[in-house]
Amino acid sequence: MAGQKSPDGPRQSAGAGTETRGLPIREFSRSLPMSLLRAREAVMRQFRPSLRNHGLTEQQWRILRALTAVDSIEVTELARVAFLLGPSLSRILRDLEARNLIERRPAKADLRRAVVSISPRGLKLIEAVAPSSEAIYAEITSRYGARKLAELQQMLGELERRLAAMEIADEAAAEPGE
Amino acid sequence: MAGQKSPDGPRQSAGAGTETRGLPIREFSRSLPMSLLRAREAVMRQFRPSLRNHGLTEQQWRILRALTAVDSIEVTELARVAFLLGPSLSRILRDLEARNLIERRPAKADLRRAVVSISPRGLKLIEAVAPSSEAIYAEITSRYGARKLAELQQMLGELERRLAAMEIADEAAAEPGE
DNA sequence: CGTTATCACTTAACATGTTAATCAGATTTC
DNA sequence: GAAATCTGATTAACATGTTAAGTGATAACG
Repeated sequence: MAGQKSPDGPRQSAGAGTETRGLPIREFSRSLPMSLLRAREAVMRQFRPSLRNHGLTEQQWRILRALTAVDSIEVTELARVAFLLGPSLSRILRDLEARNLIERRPAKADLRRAVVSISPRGLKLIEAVAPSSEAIYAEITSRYGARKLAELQQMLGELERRLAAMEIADEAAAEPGE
Repeated sequence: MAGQKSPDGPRQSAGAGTETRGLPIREFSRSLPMSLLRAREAVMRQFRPSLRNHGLTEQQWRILRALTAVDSIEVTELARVAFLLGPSLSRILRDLEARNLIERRPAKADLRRAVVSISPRGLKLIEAVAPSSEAIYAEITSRYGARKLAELQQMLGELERRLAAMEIADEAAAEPGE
């Protein structure tokens, strides 16, 4: 529903049933957060159907995908790599374990920590999904241009780094004595 | 997700408690969806505390912000502008109405449609949040560079447009007879 | 002009995002 | 070495994302 209907010809009035007040609605819809949100949604919209056909959500896929790169990994590290918050990860790991797609066991040296690894069944699932997933990624790269895509990711990484610096400044201002 | 194969610096170890298997974990964490997700999260992390201080979530803010640009707007149009799915919007409008931040009434010509507008109370809230919000945005712009930011948004918009074209191709292939 | 299809939401159901609280295992402190 | 503290993981509670089903109103059709 929130999607794009028409490839947006320049629309004068904001739409049917909309009475304008004076401020342009464009200014808001062109904000950086909105640009990032829409771009990401446009990308994920390509992958979701394929993942869904295999009974996986985007986040479940992220986790299994991350697990294929390692023999085993601690939960905290996995959260960092898959970019998920602890509570989300906890729930998803519970479900993936119930589906026998992953295995989990406590760490020997520290019983608080849990070590996770992908199961043969999970590996098989990943191998079933990967081809279509990579085909989609290749198509995106082709349509947008490999060079341009690399440049975009460079710029996104740079944005991330600059903003990380901002947060440090915040904390320093908030807690000058720590 | 299906990554690109940048022949990058090989990673020694993926981190504490992580046993590597062979595939670099980097390849996955540098996928386009992850880049977009992390960049957006880095941006929103700056805004959330301020919004939270005023009792607003990111989506509630998006809606109120969009409403300040118009006298009134139909729900479907609002969903498009604020980039929210129908069900999410329904819930949020119900809550915002209960808090007297918006007003809603049926459209005269078509009783299915609902017309939404911001209330004086909502307007007051927006005016209270806007300064800090704009200050943050200005700081981001300054840190990243106004020119570079504009370029980034240009590239994001281009990506969006290219992917929209992809979806049309999908639909044509799936339903050739409709 | 009644039947059917379509439309604009709204609800429902499940998965995740987000923050706070909890809880058991490890560290530190005295 | 027991109490206080800290830490990794989970649970709780609420808000949103996502898809499917439901509801009432309108439009299309015969």
